[in-house]
Amino acid sequence: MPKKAFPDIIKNLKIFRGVADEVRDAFISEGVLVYCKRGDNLFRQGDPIKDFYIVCSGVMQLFTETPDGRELTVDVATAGRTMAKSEAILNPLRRHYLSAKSIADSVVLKFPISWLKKVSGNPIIAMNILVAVSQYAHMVEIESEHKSTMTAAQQVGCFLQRLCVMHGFDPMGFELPYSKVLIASRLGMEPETFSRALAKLRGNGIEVCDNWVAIKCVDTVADYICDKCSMSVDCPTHQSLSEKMKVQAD
Amino acid sequence: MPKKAFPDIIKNLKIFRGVADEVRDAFISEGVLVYCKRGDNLFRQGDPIKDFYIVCSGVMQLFTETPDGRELTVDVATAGRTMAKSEAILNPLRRHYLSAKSIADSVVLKFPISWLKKVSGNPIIAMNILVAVSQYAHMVEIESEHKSTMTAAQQVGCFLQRLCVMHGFDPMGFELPYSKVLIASRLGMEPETFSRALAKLRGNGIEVCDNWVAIKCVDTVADYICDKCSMSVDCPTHQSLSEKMKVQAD
DNA sequence: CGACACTTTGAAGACGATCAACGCCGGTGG
DNA sequence: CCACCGGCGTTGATCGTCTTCAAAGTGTCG
Repeated sequence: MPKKAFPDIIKNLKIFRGVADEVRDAFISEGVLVYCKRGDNLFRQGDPIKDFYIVCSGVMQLFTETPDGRELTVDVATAGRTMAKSEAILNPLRRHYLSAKSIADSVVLKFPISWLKKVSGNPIIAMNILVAVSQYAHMVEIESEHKSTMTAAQQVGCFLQRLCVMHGFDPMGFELPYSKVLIASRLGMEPETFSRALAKLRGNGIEVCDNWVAIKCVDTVADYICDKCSMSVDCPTHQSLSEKMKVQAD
Repeated sequence: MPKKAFPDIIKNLKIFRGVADEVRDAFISEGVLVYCKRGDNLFRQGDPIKDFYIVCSGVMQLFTETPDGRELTVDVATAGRTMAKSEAILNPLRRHYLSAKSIADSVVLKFPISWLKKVSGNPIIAMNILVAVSQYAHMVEIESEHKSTMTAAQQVGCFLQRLCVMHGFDPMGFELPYSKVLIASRLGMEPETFSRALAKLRGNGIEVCDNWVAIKCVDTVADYICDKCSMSVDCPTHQSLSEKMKVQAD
């Protein structure tokens, strides 16, 4: 793979933060590009763990299946997301506990887990991975908290804010990056509940029309949503959003 | 602190697995013993993160508070549990996002975060910490899944199994290690719901009478609970419990 | 003995899941 | 070109589960 082919989204990955460009590029160049058509399964729950992945483009659904046939979306991975990181760390000789399905045509970089072992020999990268896993754990914790303390509408509102910040969208108006059914599933709710939740957000600072979302007023949103969250004003998403909208107002 | 004072529960900590005894003991000896009375707060959400902790005895409640006054138990830490590990890793210069309160009189080992930095310079310990954080992240993910797919009774049943394995109790009969309100809070449900859930477990393989619990039949429990979980038969708790009860039956 | 936390039970209410129906759209095939 | 289909998205009605409120019994500790 030629060096110039690395998109910025890969070069700026958090796990390479603070690492010299040459070292980073040498590591990345060991990856193999995989092209997934819509509907393809990259790996399935129960498969032996052989590789570690980074999404270059497209949308991947990470989900689990229960014996009684339920499908549960754990996360949606877009460009720049790593996949199977903690699985590979946790059980290098075991099996995936998640399945990964391509929702849109996607491109994925694939690395053998021996690569992950080698890369984490670099103390900076090892620390970056540890931080990334810790952050992920905290996010899951917070979302779990939300399930106990927030209504569906509040959870959706929180998620829309994160979506906006995570993808660098303009808060005053952006398009949903993937379908509403998928978002609903990601949030562990039914599409009907999600649809009704969007209606409730009108008048609470967030306007939604078809796939277009606008975060009208961060303060109204904070009253309606962030007051119910233990992170509240310390939430990096909320802070980032507030700053962004203050700059726009100037 | 004299060496002979280290209880086994500290010596056998997962983060020291594979580390030479002398190295481990040298590290541990830098800890300071803290005695917490029932009701004491070891640290509070928002406090600057200065230390990392290991519980030696007693029960600590780890919880968050929301601006609108709700208290949510994130976890209950008993002997051998580390506290503020990922917080210290994540934001060495930031603030606790959890509070820790002593539920029973407790003894805690305290280490400055500089210690954690030093210790994680040891590659074996660094990897152990990474594995521990990954495992924790996975557990939180699974519990989050349970909130979406399981009834209160099923969640309680799953938790009782984990309690039994985690503490090395006899499945055929053990005492709850802390109060029912605390367990309920830990599971994100109301005490009333918890109480009613226990009633439903009768006839599904788990008997509860006051604080006494007996896991009568793992297969019945598996049908009632584990079939609804994506881990199912791969669940380490379920496997460990099955094994234990098979040995007893012989 | 009285205060208080814990636990259980009953009854009412709120919320989300489920079932059903419909409009919409893009793709397929006759 | 149109008919048909399947997936998506919305809305209404109903149902089950958990929360909430209320009340009472239990136990512990000062």
